[in-house]
Amino acid sequence: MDLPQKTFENLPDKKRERVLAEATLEFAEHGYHQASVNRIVERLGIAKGSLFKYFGNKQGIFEYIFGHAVNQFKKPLKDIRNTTSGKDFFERIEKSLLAGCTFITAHPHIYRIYLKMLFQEDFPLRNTFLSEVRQASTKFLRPLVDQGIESGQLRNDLDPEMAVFHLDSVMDRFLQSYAVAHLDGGIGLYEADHEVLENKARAVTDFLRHGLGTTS
Amino acid sequence: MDLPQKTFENLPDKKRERVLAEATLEFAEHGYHQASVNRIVERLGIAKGSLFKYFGNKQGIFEYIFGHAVNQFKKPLKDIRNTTSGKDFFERIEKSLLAGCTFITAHPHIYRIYLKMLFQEDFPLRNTFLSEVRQASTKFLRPLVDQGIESGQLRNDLDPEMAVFHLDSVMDRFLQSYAVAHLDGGIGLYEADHEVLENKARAVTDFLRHGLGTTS
Amino acid sequence: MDLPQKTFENLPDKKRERVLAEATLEFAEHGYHQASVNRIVERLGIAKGSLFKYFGNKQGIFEYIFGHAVNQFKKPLKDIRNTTSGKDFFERIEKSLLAGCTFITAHPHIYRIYLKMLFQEDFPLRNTFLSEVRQASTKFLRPLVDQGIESGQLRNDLDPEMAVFHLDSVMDRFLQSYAVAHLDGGIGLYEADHEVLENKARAVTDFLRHGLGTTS
Amino acid sequence: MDLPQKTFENLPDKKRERVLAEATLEFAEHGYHQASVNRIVERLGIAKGSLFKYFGNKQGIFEYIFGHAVNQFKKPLKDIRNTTSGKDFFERIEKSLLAGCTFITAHPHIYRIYLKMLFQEDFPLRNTFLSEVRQASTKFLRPLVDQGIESGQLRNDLDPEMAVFHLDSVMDRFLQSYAVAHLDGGIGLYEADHEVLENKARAVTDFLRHGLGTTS
DNA sequence: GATGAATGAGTATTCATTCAT
DNA sequence: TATGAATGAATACTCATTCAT
Repeated sequence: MDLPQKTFENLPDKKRERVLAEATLEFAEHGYHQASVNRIVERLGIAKGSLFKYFGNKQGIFEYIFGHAVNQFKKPLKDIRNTTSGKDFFERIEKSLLAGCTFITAHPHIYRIYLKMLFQEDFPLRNTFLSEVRQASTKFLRPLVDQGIESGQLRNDLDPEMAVFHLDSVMDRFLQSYAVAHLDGGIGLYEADHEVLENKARAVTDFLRHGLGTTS
Repeated sequence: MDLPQKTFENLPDKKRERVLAEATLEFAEHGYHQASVNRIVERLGIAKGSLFKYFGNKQGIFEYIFGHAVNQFKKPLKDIRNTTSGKDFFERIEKSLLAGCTFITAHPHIYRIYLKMLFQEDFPLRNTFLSEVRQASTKFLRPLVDQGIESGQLRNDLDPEMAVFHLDSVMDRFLQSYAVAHLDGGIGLYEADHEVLENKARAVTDFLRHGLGTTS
Repeated sequence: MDLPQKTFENLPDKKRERVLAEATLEFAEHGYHQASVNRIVERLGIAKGSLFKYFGNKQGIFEYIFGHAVNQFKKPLKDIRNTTSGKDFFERIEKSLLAGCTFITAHPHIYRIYLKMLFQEDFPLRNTFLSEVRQASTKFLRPLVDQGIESGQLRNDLDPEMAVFHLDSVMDRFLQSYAVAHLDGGIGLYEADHEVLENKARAVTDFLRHGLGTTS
Repeated sequence: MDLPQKTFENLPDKKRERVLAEATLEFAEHGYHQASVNRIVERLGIAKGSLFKYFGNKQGIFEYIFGHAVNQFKKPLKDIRNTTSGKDFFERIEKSLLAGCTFITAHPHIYRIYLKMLFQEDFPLRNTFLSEVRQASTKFLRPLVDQGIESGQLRNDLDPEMAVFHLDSVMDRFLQSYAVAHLDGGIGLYEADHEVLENKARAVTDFLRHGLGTTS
């Protein structure tokens, strides 16, 4: 009768979205523990009790936000695998990188929370969520690699597991750089404009294809 | 009259080191904001006032600790550049990876703080410190790449800047994986033993050398 | 326009009783202030607003419940006085004790509330209710004592008021022990089975009759 | 190094006593859950943090207060047993009653807390404390009864256990009445002056000795 | 008549920082 | 120099009550 979500789900769309937006922003800016429920309700101009009615407690707020995010995370990966099947291996990787950039641009705060989560061990759901991400990534990359080897686009002496690790590293790091460069506020270490990074996507893929050395 | 540090520097060596060790551990385990001055003095068995005399305030404690750490960070990089000059490019990269692992094993808490710092924007000194790290990294890699191209070990159509970015990404990510797998407590997502990761060092270098593709 | 109770009285019998039962249980378990309207409506599966429509406010709920209880309290006393008139004084006392036990077994929650009320001064209705209880008790015992003296079953040098006080004390305390031993949950300090306590009823009456000393 | 008590024990006597007095009063007036740490510090005019430094948390405050009280509780009982050994059984009982009244007059708030505790099951330490009280009471009364039977002052057909129960009931209830009549604020149900109750002490003892009946 | 979302003053507890001793 | 008691604004969370639907 009183599932915490129910009350929240029944809210007028506009308000519901404002609440989600403010809460997401708070966690994106401050991480979990340093995020303040007080601040959220202050900015929203609603009563403290309301937020707790909606989500039960602080962790509930976070889990609601992040639970939604996870799903949005997985969908693009599937789409890419489906829409690009049969195409060139490295083209698929490049598409994935750009899809990642698109996701980050669409959900910058979610990605910022994800980044904070990476090395802050006391985030709620951290372990379950991060392993989910790793799994999703592996599940996406492994078939690509296998097919790449089969189709002769990748060297057949590759250890597929290592290749997946390498690809994952490079791609993940690429997206981090993209985010750091493009997200407003706070993270900005690199300075870069959009074009430069998209060139990098191509360059990175190119490196993956050809390696750096001449001996190849 | 007195710089805050002065009092601290005059402490008996043993005590000074204990203070640094406990404080470092606290920041490594909890990050900056979640670290508790109370806990530090409790574990040390000294008065709270003393710590504030030594360092002024919480941020002072952190800055002192991390100021020291930065220097320890830079030295190994220089050593590698000097001791391996003239050698094969990819050997130097591999050596660097292993040197990084050595550093992490020797200073796990420092590295853990560094990881936490990466995406938590409100860390004190974050910007200055991280750009210093980036610069150091670039300063180390750029000449390597240039020499590599010059000596014909790297393709001469490489964009050196992109190559540096790629190398940095892969190497950084490799060290993160190493740390995550080997640091006690909390971070462990991957499960891996030592040997496996050293094999990966070679594999990663190998990928960098040969790329993944067959067309090369 | 409507007395708050009106709405409630019009409820279907079954629902009305469920509401009363749940509310009584809540107050029995937690006392007045610690009782939670939230918990009551949760268990009932009705809207919070409804309960407030029925009773006005928290105090209203309590007063309604307890108003009912008082009547149930008084009836058994009258019955005993009527059905045992003319009998032996101490038999009447023993009967009263057992009647008390019967009431407690039939209305354990009401008695639990009464016990909590005894020394918690901020219970609503406390003063009026407790003096009512005292009065009822006195009104019941005083004639018994007077008749007992008259009929020669009690010593004629007794101060009747003191005797009433003594009887009331012993009987009240006996019932407390009974309740504490038999009510489920929480109160249990003494451990006792049913038989033992009924033996005690006889023993207590005996002590009241003969006293403990030998000189008598 | 930081036992909660330490800080508090070092306080100037006057302040320490004020803190204890205010806190005790708060618990006496409101019981445990309804007692407010906010109110205590407000009345004391000290910072909220200070109280928590002293006692750790709310329960710590309560346990400190009540831990002290228990000891004060036990001493008078011992004294009576020692100073009246060999005297007439019923004199000893009467002395105990008056000693109880003295304790209550000296520590009215403690006794008030004890009364609240009796039927409020969620008091911290309730079980341990109440069984301690029961034990102390039994340990005190049982030898008295045994000696009373031996010395021929009590009937030798008494079940000693029942006799202890009866004595305990009557005495406990007598003290409750005394407290209720004499404690300022709140509890007052009976109206009575001091003399009347001391007469009652004698009357109660008399009843215990001779009983109420003529047949004896 | 019934609902249940909104409220906001209330709760206990923490913690970096100050300063008199 | 070292101490550690005092501070008070901050934290997450609760709950009786109201009122528009």
